[in-house]
Amino acid sequence: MPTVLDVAKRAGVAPITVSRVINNSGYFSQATKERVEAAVRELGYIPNTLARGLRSKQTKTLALIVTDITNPYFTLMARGVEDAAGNSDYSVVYCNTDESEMKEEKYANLLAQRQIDGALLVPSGGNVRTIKFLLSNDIMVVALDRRVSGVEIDCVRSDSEGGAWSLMRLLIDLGHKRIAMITGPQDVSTSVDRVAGYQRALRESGLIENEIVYYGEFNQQIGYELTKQAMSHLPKPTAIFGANNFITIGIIKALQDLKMSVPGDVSVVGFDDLPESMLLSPFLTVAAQPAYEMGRMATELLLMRISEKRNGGYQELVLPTEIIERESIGSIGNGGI
Amino acid sequence: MPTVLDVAKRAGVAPITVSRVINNSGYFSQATKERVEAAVRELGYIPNTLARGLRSKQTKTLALIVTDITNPYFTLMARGVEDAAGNSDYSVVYCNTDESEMKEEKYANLLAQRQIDGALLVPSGGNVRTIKFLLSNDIMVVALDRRVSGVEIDCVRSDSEGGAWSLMRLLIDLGHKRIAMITGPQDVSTSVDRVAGYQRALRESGLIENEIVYYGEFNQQIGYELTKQAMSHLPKPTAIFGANNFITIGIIKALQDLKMSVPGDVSVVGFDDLPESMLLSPFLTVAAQPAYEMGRMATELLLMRISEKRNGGYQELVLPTEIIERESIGSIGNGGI
DNA sequence: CCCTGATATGGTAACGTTACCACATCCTGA
DNA sequence: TCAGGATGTGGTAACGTTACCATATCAGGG
Repeated sequence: MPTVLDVAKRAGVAPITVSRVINNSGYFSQATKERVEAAVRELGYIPNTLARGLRSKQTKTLALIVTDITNPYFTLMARGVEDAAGNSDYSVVYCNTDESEMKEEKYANLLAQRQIDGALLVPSGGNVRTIKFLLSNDIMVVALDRRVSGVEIDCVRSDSEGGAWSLMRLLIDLGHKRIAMITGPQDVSTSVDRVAGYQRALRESGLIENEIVYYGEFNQQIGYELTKQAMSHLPKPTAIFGANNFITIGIIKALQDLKMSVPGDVSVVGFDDLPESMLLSPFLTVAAQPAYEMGRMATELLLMRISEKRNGGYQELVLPTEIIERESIGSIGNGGI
Repeated sequence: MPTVLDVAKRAGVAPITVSRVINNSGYFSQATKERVEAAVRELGYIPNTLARGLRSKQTKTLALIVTDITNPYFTLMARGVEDAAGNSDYSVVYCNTDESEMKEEKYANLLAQRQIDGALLVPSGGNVRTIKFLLSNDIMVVALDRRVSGVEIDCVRSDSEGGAWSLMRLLIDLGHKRIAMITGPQDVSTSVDRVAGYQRALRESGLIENEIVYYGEFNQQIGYELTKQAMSHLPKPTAIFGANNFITIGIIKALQDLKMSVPGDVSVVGFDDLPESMLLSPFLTVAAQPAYEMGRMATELLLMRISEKRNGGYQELVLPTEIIERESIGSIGNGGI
């Protein structure tokens, strides 16, 4: 492997001059530039990022820490992150926490060892330790998808409260009065905010005494189990609201197993849309979050922080959700129970 | 940030001894070990991977280069890679080539700069340049999902030929005689192998003169367009075979738009299953590839190569596909055209 | 004609770690 | 008793790059 030294010899200049040409920093003449570039080409020289990072304290690496990249919502977000990072010659390391704070901390440690420049974090639970740890190791952090309290950092998320409220308005306008909500953990902001939107809509319509909220996890199995539970109490709800894509699919599967038709017997709404490319026949009424855009914007925010080395003046970007009405909801009376 | 030197001073030993304890290499007494570990804890020392890599020529980093992480097949594969890599304290950098050889080469360059130890590559097209480049930069490479010719490397893929043949057997046994196939580019091995399986089944049943193959891209739009094209010729095919998940969804959408029922008017089979967690009602008959397992095995193979620094003795692991029969196929005569 | 600042280039050291070699001690077996 | 291996520790240098400071030339203004 050739090094700057080899290039320097070949071009008849000092190593530092090679460095200047490669990084386009400082002064050098057009003639030297050409000679250096020729030498680089001829030797097939490739700069060593490790040495560069060791000396200059910049690794041009970001981390994306999500709960599960397998969720299409996060996959799309990841694509947004990677595209934005790639535009600035940054690489992205991906980490899956599976909502475990232990894994989150393990990864944070690994990333600190790698001297990454910044992290995009979907915080699992109310854990602020990881964020503080990263910050104390000079790693800039932007919270993604979820709010955090107890630390000052930038945050990019979507309007969970508003999206939930809009979905509820649809159901209430169709005459639904008993609407169950199945959501994730109580210590995750998206879960809390969506419940808040649910409650506001109920309150505004004088239905707050009908509140039925089940807290669980953001996965299909919990959606399935809690739906069966919700449907075992009388009077049965006439509509169910799933707080994310996986929960909502669990709801649908449970209703199928219970031989209840959607929307004939029960209407269903949910958060998160599935990519058009994966669906045979789009069916669910959802509040879709702009996942790609969120990833892209968060990355740009992070890169700006890194390049400006600035603390303070933290921003919170809240993107609107898009309500997509499809066949999974119907007016009450079509077979309410 | 404390360094080995700080730890060494505090523990009253030489830096090299600290290194030995941390890496559990060479000899050291139990007493020194304890003193060093205490110092590490007290100072919150975190080893610097850059310096380590610079000196030891090992970065404990792998790259996963796929065409598009947004495809659930690759997402699941990525999860397998990350889990296997994490077990050995390796990090994974993800890259999306979008089937572009230019992007592939750009990433290869970036990865060489980063001195990564190995790469898992889904080669786009028949491009061997990237692989040779990586190898020449001491980066071990394992081909994933697709065969390559022209270079000797390990390869982990699934049995495309066999899976395609099995799907065809299902259709032929149901009486189908005019079966169209819509597949990806001609220079991608999965595309070629699936066509080979398709052809073998036709040949074995004396139907080879009915061969109808459309080459395109592995995406939904192409699946959609080519289906319309296939259906505009008489006699119309009674069944269509999509060579990957996106193509197959495009097929279904086109048939919906043509007001043709599946499987009433046309039977449909495809490659790749969609994760159960994303589907409301599984419907397609498919050859499912063990994506997670492929990612896991390929990573373990790669890690073994890296640790043994061995060249030669290359392996090709071909995992079987699983045929999952669902409602998208029916016997001919139920409404054939 | 000299001073000043822009332009152009180089020397030296340092980033934090580990490879390599050297040395000292202790134990084992001949 | 001593050779020779196992055990334990340290010194020095090197990995490849860039930060920092120094030096040199040249144009233009006073």
